[in-house]
Amino acid sequence: MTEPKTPDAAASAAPAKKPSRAGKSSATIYDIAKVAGVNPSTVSRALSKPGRVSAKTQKLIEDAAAELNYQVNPFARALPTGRTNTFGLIVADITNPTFFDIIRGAETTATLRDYTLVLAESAESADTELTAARRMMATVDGLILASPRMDDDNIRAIARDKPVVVINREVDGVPCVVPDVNKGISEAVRSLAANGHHKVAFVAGPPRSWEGVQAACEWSRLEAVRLESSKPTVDGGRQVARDVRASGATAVLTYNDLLAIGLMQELQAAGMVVPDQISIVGFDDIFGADFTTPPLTTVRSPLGECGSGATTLLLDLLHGDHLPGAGEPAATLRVETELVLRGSSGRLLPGG
Amino acid sequence: MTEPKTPDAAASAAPAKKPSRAGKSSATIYDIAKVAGVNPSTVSRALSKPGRVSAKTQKLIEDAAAELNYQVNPFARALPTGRTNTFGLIVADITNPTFFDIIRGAETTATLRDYTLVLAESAESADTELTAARRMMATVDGLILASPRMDDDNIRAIARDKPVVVINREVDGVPCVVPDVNKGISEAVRSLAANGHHKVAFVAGPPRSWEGVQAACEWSRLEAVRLESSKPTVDGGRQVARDVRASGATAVLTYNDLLAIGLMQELQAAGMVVPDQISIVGFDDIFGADFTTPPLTTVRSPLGECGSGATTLLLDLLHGDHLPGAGEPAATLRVETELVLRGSSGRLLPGG
DNA sequence: TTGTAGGCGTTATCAG
DNA sequence: CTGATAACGCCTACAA
Repeated sequence: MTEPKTPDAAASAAPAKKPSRAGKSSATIYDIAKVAGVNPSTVSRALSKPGRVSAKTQKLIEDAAAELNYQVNPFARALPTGRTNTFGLIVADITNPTFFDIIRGAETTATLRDYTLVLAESAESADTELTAARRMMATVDGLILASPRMDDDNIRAIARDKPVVVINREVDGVPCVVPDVNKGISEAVRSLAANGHHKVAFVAGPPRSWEGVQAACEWSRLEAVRLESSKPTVDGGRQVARDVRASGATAVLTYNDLLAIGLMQELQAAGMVVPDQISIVGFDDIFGADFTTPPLTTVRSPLGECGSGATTLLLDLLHGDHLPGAGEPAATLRVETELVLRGSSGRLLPGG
Repeated sequence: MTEPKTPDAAASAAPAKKPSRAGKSSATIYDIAKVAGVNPSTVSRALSKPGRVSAKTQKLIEDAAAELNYQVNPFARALPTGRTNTFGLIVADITNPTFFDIIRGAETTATLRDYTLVLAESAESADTELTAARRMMATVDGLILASPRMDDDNIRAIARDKPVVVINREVDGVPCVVPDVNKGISEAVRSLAANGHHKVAFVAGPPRSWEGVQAACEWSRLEAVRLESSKPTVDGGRQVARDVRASGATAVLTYNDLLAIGLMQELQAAGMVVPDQISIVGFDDIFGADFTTPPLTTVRSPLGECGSGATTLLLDLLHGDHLPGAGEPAATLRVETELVLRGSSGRLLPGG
């Protein structure tokens, strides 16, 4: 839509510089050395290790740097050191809201620690993912893989070259950040039991904590049945609606919120009333989970924490010069989940 | 997907390689020059310019490169050329679904053209945005600003140093990609008029095409009133519900889908029936716009196209396909919008 | 504490 | 067409 035109439109003028030359871009340590009357190497020291230079010289240099509006050239720095101050984040699907918070958490934490985030998407393909990972290897100090699709061996192979942190999956020998589903699931199951349900269905996407559901149901004396969905998407949820009805369950737990939403839509379209006739509980608490009517009850998974946690882990690995690979067991960080009770679950009505 | 001759096979024979500090060091053009029996500079030529070397030598070099699993070092390359093959994308809010598709469109197009995307978020703050932009300037060949918050002058200043493309806002002198709202809006208004509405409210966020709405309403003989929302969010939508009711309008157009969703929630909570008593039309068709009940009618804005279009524009600028001459007005690319008719708009019921 | 010199991997400029 | 050789901007022993 039309933005208000600024009055000084005519003043705009100068077009972007031709990319052919690096040009007069920014000052170098040589320029600032000249201004400060010292040697370039001294400037280098002053600007990286704030201890190896006299206070007087330090100030001199810092002033000159400020004067010239100096900024390090990350590429020049990367060449001798190999450190790029950059890390890569590869997600399976950028438009899947599950990853939004992960991305944000990672980006925020990275920026805070003066790192740059480069993002790539695997489009749910293991091949694409591997390609992206290989591409990145050259330019990043470390890699975060969110819900990776490639197999464990490939991940470990990559982790042998550069520090890697995996989100949302456990890979032996590689540090991982995974939500601990048990707390949230048992809360969900308890809530359902308290509302008079006797049989719950669990719609699984890729394998996930069926055991947890079973255990929780057993504890609460509920019958549990397991259903499969082809895809962890809204569409997948719609498709599984038949199976859900056939199962005779009065409550459903799904692998993720997208499934739950699709399922709810389909069930409602078929005339069922949620939660009077059937309760639905999702997983993740993605953005938009409360757009539905009724809003979705879901097991919240702190995705943002996963993102920032993974980044912190990675940065610590980098900073601690902790070489990956042999020996030590890779730490896996567990973040807690919890039930978010909204309208899509509740007491079964007598007629149901 | 079997990798042809992985270096691991050979490497596993002698795994005792000294772990150089930067991790695994890949082959350089010197290595491949040695293998191919030519000069490093010839290798460089062969690998960048396809024409400047004899076919025989070319093949020799390419074979050696494949053998050694060579990959250019982007940092070494960036030093003499200034080209980083990277561009930055700054968005106002990563968790705002408006940007998801933009990000994906940009990422996809960039990867296709062998560019790397680095992402930053401004958290809706002009200052943060400016900081992020400055940071990026050092490392990218160009910048995409999606719904920037900083003022035009700052944007133009940045655009003076590196190619910049702006999405979702028009800045004089800078190439922009903006949705052309008129088609979608007039479709929406016509649809409302056809359904018997007489008075529509427009909830504006940041200034956006009130004129378009006015014109379309005039055309369809509808009364139009303009309302303001403090924030373009779900919450903002809730807060504006009062004003909407007070306005006496029977249909509402909102600046974006988030507003529409919040508004609908609040209206429904107050007992109003959508669309029987009031029609709601959003803008953008974000992910999740169809999660609501009824699903949201909205003016679809091809966000993905905006992202890829902006990227293409930027890449073309970079490649000098079209260097903006001093006098030339910066091109602004308009992408069409269209009405997506869903359940939240429709005929007013007699009792309404 | 500070200066000197060499190198990181590529590209670009000259000669040959 | 190809081979030397000098940048590119910064870091880091090694001296002074």
